[in-house]
Amino acid sequence: PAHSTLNATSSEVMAWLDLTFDSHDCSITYMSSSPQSKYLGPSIRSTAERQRERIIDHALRVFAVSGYHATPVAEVAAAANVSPAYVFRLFDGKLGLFVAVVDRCFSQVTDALTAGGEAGGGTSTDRLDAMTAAYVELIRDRNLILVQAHAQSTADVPEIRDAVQRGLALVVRAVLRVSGASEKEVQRFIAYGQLCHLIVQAGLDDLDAEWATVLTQGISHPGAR
Amino acid sequence: PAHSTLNATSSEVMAWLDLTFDSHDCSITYMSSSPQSKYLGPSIRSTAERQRERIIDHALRVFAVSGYHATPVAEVAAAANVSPAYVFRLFDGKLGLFVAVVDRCFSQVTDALTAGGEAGGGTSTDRLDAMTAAYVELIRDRNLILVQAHAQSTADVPEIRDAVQRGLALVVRAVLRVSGASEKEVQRFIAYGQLCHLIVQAGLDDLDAEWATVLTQGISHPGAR
DNA sequence: GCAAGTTGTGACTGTCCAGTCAGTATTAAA
DNA sequence: TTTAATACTGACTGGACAGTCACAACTTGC
Repeated sequence: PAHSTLNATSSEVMAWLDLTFDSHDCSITYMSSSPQSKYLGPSIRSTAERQRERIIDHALRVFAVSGYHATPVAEVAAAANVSPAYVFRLFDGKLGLFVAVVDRCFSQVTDALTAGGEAGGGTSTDRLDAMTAAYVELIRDRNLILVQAHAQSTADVPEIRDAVQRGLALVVRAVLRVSGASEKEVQRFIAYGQLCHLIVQAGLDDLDAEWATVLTQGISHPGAR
Repeated sequence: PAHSTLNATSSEVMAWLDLTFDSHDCSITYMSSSPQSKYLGPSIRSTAERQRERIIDHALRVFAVSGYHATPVAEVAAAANVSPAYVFRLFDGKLGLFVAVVDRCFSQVTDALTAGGEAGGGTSTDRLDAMTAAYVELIRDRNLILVQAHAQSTADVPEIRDAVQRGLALVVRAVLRVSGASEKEVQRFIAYGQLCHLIVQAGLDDLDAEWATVLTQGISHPGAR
């Protein structure tokens, strides 16, 4: 179907709206027909690069459900309103896409933890507690947790294992630095983070058996769901 | 190729040896040509049932590497020296096979923990420590850990999620009962167990960066590898 | 001997999916 | 206006893999 700015089909309009909607810093001015050539400096990012970011966002959500191997690229493409071929054009294969998603995932987690920790109290345990709270808040949106977990269990693929190690290094260093807590405390922090993964993956917060509550004790928010 | 007991090819002999080797309670007498019909009571299990057990054993090792979706049934069949068709005959699809593997995995973990805990000291923390030691010992053979982790991240498949929940119930109840520790302590125990999963999956014990040692602190055995 | 059941397989099929490529539409530069 | 670059897609391919089925071989009961 031909792309005309004036008489576009509804799906094309949706795709366009989608673009302006869920991208982070998408300014409509660039999309408008008025020629503002002055704005085109080195700071402007090509739409390809913006598409990349956009697709990563959608891919994060889609991969969160079924993980790397069980998720066809076509599904990601459909979620982003793009053809599968274009996804392969923008990323170095399915693997490159997934690695990009994992990197994004860990950096988002690190950001959230850092922000939470720096808002915390004066003592190191105060800050670590604040970071714990930030993490618990983070898993409201289960996607980050799920992608992390899926990445871990696909770590037999070298590129993914590298990404996981990169990401873990980022997180651990941030927690050490921001909280100032001891190594043992940080280890404990990560251990309980992994417990969160288990709870989310296995859907334990929907259960009320005694064995399940032993694990979800003080972690899941019963009011949330 | 025809199956003759007298002039068998080497691979057939291997298959036969394999059978007597890695099955748990496989008695050679049943395989021998001497007719001991008296032994055929209700206690004897058909070879099909023994093959099932044998295939589960091999499948455990094979699935441990790449998980459910990335492992073709043919690979399991090859490891067990059996045709893929026969695996499908013995199990209810690939899913049935994997669920059987997961069940076996959790019950083995439970057994090891129970044995370790009962050998432990008099206080509940003593016994919990003993169980921790048993778990650390268990992950020498990474297969159980890896299958557990893979099962968790494939929990979006209902049957697998159920198996994971069954298995977790088994483990948590056993730890509670045998150790007699408080719920908080048991939760901590499981949390550090999940940390072990991360260490094994991401191969952190092969690293000596500071961030990695923060996580492996007191858990991995540096001498082992 | 033969009949019935069990163990096991080769050869196939249908489907799904990663990745490619040639080509079109749109925009920017000259 | 032409030229070049960029954004984007439809239509295809080649391979992998879950699952099936008819059939072979062996065992056991009679």
